[in-house]
Amino acid sequence: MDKREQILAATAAVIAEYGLESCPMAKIAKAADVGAGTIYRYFATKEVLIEELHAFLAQEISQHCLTDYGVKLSVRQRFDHMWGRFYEFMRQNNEKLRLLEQLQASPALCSAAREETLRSIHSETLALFDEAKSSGVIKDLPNELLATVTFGSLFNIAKKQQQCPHLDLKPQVQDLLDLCWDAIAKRQ
Amino acid sequence: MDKREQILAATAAVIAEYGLESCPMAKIAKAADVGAGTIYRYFATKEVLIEELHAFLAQEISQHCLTDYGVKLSVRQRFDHMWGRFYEFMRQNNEKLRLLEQLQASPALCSAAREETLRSIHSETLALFDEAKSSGVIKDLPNELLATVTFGSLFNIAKKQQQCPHLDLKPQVQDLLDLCWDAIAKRQ
DNA sequence: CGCTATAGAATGAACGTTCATTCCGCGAGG
DNA sequence: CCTCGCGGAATGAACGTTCATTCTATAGCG
Repeated sequence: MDKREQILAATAAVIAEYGLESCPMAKIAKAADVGAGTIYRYFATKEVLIEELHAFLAQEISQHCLTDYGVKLSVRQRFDHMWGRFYEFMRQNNEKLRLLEQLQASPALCSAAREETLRSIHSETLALFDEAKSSGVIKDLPNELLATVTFGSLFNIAKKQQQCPHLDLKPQVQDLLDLCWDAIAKRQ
Repeated sequence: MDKREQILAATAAVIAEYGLESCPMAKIAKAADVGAGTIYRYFATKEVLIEELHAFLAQEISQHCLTDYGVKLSVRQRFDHMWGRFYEFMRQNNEKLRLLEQLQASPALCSAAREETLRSIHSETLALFDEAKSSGVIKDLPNELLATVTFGSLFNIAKKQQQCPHLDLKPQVQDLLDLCWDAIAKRQ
């Protein structure tokens, strides 16, 4: 069994449950079923461990969102594909949702790293918006802004659903994608 | 001078700068220009201190957003008023933006407390959405969902602007409010 | 045997909290 | 007007705990 991944998985679990504020190495070691010292054979410091976990998670999410992503689809179809996959992923992986929230909020992770977070999905989105703008279907506002709205909306909804299950919000995914699209689309 | 508020302000500053992960009482005491023991004359434990800070911040934001909020205005005008004030507040108070982010993300704060966070602005928004729905101008989706999209969009944009000042995003506030409104409004 | 990988005890720094002490403002007594 | 004595507020050194990291003894393998 790959100890390295075992440790990364345990770190993810502990951070998701207790937050970055209280994820001692001892707890991580126990969760990984590994000696405390062993962690240091794979990661130089706790900081490095967390940075690598961040990179790992970002890679996983990006890859998932871009699976079966075809340029042959229409702009709107590609938008729905990528962001629908993003939302569904967050809904089905509560642990990773909480983990991403923790990592995004941490001032420890340098902002450079955070911008890299979802780089491939991010750059794909920017390209998509450029294309959409050239055919005049979305608003003429900075791409970064439109992307932030899309990401922020879907991420926050997934978070809300997880934090307040009693509210029993069970929207159709398509309704959510329509929300986001309507936000950025030009009104005729 | 009110020591209690002095301590709360110092706590806010330290958390905003270093995050919840590293805000030792010693650092807070130094920032408040107060002995470490003094803090315990006003707050039983660190946990209580942070909870009270949370309540204080929530109160401040809610109050700011609802200033001059008049029921005489149209639905759209009230929407713009409340959420415009919210966005401007976040833009002008970077420290409080970061503080809110930290507090929102903390698993330490019980979810009950977090739901109470912006209760008055929240309940006002829900009422507004009910009114808007009855005249058929916004989508027939759960109010909580529409509120989450609005909050999430504006909060994330303000965060992004603060984190990435080099992107030089300087949108008109009205454009952002239009984004949010278009998301939740029914398309004719 | 050596060599690597491992577990977990050992270590010292840093933490939240406590407590004996100091400080300060003020009313009483001279 | 000064001085003393008092009580609550404030202090920061000290305490026990917990943390990240290092060290050491050992097990497995060629």
